[in-house]
Amino acid sequence: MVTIADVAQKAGVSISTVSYVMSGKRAISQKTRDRVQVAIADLGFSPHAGARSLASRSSNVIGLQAPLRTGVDVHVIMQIVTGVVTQARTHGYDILLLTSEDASALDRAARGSQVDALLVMDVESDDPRIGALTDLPQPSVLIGLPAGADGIPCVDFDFEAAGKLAVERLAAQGHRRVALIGSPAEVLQRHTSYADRLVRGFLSACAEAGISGTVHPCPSGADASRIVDEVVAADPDLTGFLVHNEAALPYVTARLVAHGQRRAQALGIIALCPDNIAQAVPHPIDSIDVPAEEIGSTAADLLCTLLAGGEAPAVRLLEPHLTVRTGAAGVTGVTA
Amino acid sequence: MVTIADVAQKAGVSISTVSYVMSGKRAISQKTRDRVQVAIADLGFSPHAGARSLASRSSNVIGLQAPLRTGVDVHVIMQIVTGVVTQARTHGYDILLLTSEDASALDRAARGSQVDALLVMDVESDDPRIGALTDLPQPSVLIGLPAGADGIPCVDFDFEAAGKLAVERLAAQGHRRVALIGSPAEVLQRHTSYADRLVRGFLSACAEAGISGTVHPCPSGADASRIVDEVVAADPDLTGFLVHNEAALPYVTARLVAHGQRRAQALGIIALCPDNIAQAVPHPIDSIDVPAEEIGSTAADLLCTLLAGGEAPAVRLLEPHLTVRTGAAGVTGVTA
DNA sequence: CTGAAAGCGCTAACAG
DNA sequence: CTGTTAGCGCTTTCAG
Repeated sequence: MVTIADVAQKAGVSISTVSYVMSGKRAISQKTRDRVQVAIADLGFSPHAGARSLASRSSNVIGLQAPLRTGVDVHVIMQIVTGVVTQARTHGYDILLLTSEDASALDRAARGSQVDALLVMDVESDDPRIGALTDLPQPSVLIGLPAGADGIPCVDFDFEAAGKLAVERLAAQGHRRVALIGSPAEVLQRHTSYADRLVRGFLSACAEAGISGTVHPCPSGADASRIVDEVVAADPDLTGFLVHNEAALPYVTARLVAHGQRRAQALGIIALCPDNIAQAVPHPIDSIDVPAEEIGSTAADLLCTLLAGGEAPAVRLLEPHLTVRTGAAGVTGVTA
Repeated sequence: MVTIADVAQKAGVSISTVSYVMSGKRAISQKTRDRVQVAIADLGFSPHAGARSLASRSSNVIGLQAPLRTGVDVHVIMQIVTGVVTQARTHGYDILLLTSEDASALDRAARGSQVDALLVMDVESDDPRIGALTDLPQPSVLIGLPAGADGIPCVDFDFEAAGKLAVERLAAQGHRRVALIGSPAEVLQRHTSYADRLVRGFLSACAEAGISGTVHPCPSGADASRIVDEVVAADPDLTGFLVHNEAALPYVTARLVAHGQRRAQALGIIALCPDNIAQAVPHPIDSIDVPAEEIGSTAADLLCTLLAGGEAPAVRLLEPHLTVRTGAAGVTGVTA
């Protein structure tokens, strides 16, 4: 293994000079710097991460807790993770991946100084991990917006505003009875932050617009078709739909379009998911993009700002935007 | 921060005794051990990872390169990662997540002693990263089976055998012209290991069975329907299909069933993907499970064996199994 | 069975 | 602008 001492010797300087060339923390003459850099390159030196973290009291690693639970939208998780990793690297941080759901994993990584900071995904409205995080010396950021974040900065897509936006669009199209075809029951039952907020935005906007709104958990896969049948059977006057379940989306839209055709009804369907997923559906439907990668990169940026001693907003919500792919009346069942 | 010295003082023993209690590397009297453990618990001590890695010359971290490229099956990636992380933890290893595709990321992590070993996913048949890996002092394992692994152990699902198995089933059902509806074109173009091997197994088995076999790249999402139409139009006598593209699967099966119905033909359809994906499709179809989580856990196990000084097989392939959900004739178009 | 002490490779004062 | 050196917290000889 090649050490900083090897580099120093080869370059004919002291080891502190090598260290300062690498960190840029003090002025070095051009000549010396060049010689050191040549030596580093020649020897293929990279500093020992452990030694560095011991001496500098920072590891340049961020812990990312990404629980891979049932019912979550795997594309969204994946894109968030990509955003985090990519953005963190631009700030010189690597990512330690924690997948166990419990707070002890966070504790272990933090207490052992393995990480300089923590990023926690898939937060629930009342999440037990928040207490653990506030007890730690390292800063942290949540992806989600729990009830009591307790001073921990939160980053997420504004699902509440997305719910409102969808209802406003559907109401403007003339729909008076609308339904939210949402996440699987497990996700709603554990009060996953985003699911809760979407429901809240959806229902309050319905109340405000004076229209009827109902919420229906929906399993992923083909079982979604059955749910659609049940929902439509229970209330045949439903004409507006907000679908927030990427794995169920193809089945839900296909079934809804079929129902619309049968009744010669113009349906309003809005998908809430990453744009590429919405576009992969055969029928053109309106959609609200979930900018998953941007959520991840924003969270990573915020955490790096914190690590650099900067200030962070308590809450940072990414604004929803509607992409219209259908006419004013929505998906016209008869012509689809 | 609480250090090993704090623990030693509190327990009234020397630092080395505390260290040996933790590592179990030498005999300690029950009395002493108890006192030390109480002190550790009371103080909430966890050893500094950097200090530990500096002194012990090992970090207890495995680097996992999981490139999140376009066209990959995101469920499969996710499940492999889950398997790796979970299994590695049971051996006391954490996972550093690398997502950049290039060899330099591997180099950086390894040269800096950030990781004790490397696990590389999404390997291509002739992958430039293999050279980088063989130059490193740390052991590594590939998930995939490239042409020249150059002594690096490989773990994967046996896609070649899966291709054979599918063809044998279709041939046994009486199908004489079969098609592989495969990964997106990008994946095939970069000669991703698994895609190459599947094609090889599929075509050679067709030759052996004396039946006609063709391979068709397939985009994810609804565009898959168009591909199916083209494939069927180009060869109306096709009756057997192997589908290896989870994101396209619902569209492909729906379209194939529709074609089958129109012609009152009995089609053979076999899906190659994780079982839960195959089951989420409305029509019951035969399937060959891709045991993604097991691929990950097997690879992690193998790497940990290597790290423990054990021997590893050069290649470890997980055997395919067919799950039959249709009758001998396959999906009966007319009754579906 | 336990202690003392020599590093592991690096950073960051301190000294010039 | 550069060098010397005291730790950072732990593991592991070497001694007893």
